Amino acid sequence: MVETTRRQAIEDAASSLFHEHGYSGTSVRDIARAVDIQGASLYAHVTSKQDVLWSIVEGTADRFEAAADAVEAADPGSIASGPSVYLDSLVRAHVNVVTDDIERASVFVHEWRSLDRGRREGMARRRDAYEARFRAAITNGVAAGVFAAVDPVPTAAFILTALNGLVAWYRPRGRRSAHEIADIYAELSLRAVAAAARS
Amino acid sequence: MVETTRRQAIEDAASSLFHEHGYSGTSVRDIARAVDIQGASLYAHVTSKQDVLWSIVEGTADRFEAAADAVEAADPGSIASGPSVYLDSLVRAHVNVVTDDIERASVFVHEWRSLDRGRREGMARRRDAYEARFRAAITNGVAAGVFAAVDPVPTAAFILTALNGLVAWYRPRGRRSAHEIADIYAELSLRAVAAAARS
DNA sequence: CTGCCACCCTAACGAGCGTTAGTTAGGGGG
DNA sequence: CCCCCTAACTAACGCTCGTTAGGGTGGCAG
Repeated sequence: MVETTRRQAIEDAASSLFHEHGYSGTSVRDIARAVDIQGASLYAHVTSKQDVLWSIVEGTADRFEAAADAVEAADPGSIASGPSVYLDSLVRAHVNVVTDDIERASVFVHEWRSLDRGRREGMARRRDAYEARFRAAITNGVAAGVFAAVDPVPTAAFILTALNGLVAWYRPRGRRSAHEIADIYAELSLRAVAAAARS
Repeated sequence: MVETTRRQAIEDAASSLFHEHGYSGTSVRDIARAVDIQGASLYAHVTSKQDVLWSIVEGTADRFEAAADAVEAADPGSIASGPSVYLDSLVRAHVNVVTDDIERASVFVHEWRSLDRGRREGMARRRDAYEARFRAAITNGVAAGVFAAVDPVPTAAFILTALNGLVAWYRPRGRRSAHEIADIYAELSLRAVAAAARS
């Protein structure tokens, strides 16, 4: 993570601190200290603390959506691949976004509640639309008979919260690589919905 | 949740506020207002804000452990029931504790990071020991051949974070009852590790 | 050389923080 | 009747919060 602009360095530092201490547990002066600056000097680069949170959350939401868009674009309607491969791809895409930048992903998952009213509501809608992609993938698989007869709503919630749970324990230099985790999590997710044992 | 003592009412109010705004997002005066009292008057019942958090977190940890102890006590070493029923029971026990009091469960899951150093470290050990029960259940199932050859470490993390994810979306008066959710989550968890399709 | 621009500084604002101290009102037991 | 207990109050402490205002410095473009 080589910073080019000051603004980027600030967001990186804020992501790290928000990840560790939460939004309200982090002061503007904490963020400033992390980039070797006086608290008040931050306001030359940023209009408010809330604005920093918003940048991080929105940017991460964009990355999740872009990753899922790419999955959809690679095989529209999952005609060619079928529901299993499609859900597999969705899960891997999500895991990759999380492991690619856990700090920002963690802020996205936990601190969106600290957004002010309007932004929080908008983000809630985007999160629901994103989750709906998982629900649809499950619904298709059930209809095609390759998934068991599960209720897509709690099932999608189960899988997505498991994936998001990565932010609580994944560490970049941990025992398992991001790639291995994607494999494992995709397999667990798939098996959770599969109608029968896989070869 | 009928309160008998003032102290209990304070912890209930704090659980609700910590659940909604987080520990550092909630002020002592916020808690006091919720029980119709002046901020300073809280200190007649409580030694510090941190002390309130500790009571909530510790009490909830106790309840999780007691529920798992009961599962273990009902069938020591899961001799009679076998690994599938044992893991099923562990999952249901966990879900029941969560749905029985989401606010406290949510505080336990999210706000233990706000504990001061010593208590946080102790709680981290307890959490790991608790998670080890799930790892052991999975290991036994793999050894017995009734579970697929999964790595118990990320698999237990996957399942437990999925169960804890309930605090993000479960609402007592929601579409599905706590009982239904326990059924669904137990089935998803079991299928995620099962070696073959179930009848 | 001049002017601008990015960058950072110090000082200060009013509000709110967790917490302590000292006090008051009401009720039950000796 | 007095005493003490419980439960609440008001006032204030020192500190930190997010944020604003205004000033200074150094380098690059004209």
